[in-house]
Amino acid sequence: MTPKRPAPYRPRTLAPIERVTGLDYDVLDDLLGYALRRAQVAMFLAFDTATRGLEITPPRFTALVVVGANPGISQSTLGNVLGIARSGAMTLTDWFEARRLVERRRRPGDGRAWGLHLTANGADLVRKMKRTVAAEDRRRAAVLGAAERRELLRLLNKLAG
Amino acid sequence: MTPKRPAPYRPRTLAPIERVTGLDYDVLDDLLGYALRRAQVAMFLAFDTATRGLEITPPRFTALVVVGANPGISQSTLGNVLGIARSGAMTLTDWFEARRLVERRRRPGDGRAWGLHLTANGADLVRKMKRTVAAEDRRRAAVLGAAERRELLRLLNKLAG
DNA sequence: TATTGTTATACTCTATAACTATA
DNA sequence: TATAGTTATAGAGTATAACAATA
Repeated sequence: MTPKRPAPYRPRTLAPIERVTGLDYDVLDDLLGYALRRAQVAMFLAFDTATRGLEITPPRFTALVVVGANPGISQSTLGNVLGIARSGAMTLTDWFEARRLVERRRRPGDGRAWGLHLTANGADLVRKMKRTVAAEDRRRAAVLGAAERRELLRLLNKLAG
Repeated sequence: MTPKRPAPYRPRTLAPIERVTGLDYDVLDDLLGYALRRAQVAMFLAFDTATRGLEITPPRFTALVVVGANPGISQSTLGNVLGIARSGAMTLTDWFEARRLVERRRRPGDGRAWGLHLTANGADLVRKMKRTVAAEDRRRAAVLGAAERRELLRLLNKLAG
């Protein structure tokens, strides 16, 4: 009832999923869905290491890479790539624009859609992040041999369709 | 400015991550992290199919299975298994208790911790869900052969540590 | 009529922090 | 002092809905 002090919030700490010894995981150990989740969390930690200090989350990274590789892409298409609603792509684009990473340019043919483009700053950031994220992704997956890594990628893509 | 009507919210629709044809995915195609994310979303759709009509999310499913297989487990341990904070395990347990799926029982030795147990209802639900979720998990992964599925599980577990 | 972007709003999930009771 | 549970609060992320401009 007495007023509490505001809680400072540090959001980007997805805790690793601990494997509790002695616990029975039952059917979970047979589910691809569960194994995927655990592996994804583990690899998120790699991403987090690579982007430490930046405010770049996985969806933001994906968005920047895709805009960089596909200049002029519309917000709606970007939303489809990320699997989020138009309004979310909008919020995301606002966030990039406020930080001068992406800019909206009117499209000649279509007065409705914007074309998204990296700024010079944005291109620079993407170039650096692509290197560090890829390197960290490989480092985290170093428990796998090169052939295993390739095979895992193949199987995941086959599964994702 | 004019007041808007409240938006009814149907949360559990993680959209599939569309593979936009003709788009350049650049470095994303070489990242395990990205491939894992796409595969995980695909498999979440299997989970969603299996639990349609129930209000059971993946963390809730995991929690119920683990409580079922480890009767008397504490809320804190459950939180560790799920990778969430104590307060989250608390909210989760409240949710289960309100629906008579799980009950808290005092532990004889320790006056602080609760022991969690499935109710008869809860045990029934878990029994059914284990079957349907496992079946749907296999159906979704049917693009993979049996050997590929085993290999994928092995690689994922190796990666997750 | 359909699509793009926009604004307003709502809800889930989960974090931090401070507190109480017990060990 | 340390741990389990609890309560209060905050914030990120993303959904739906309604709207305007354009096609």
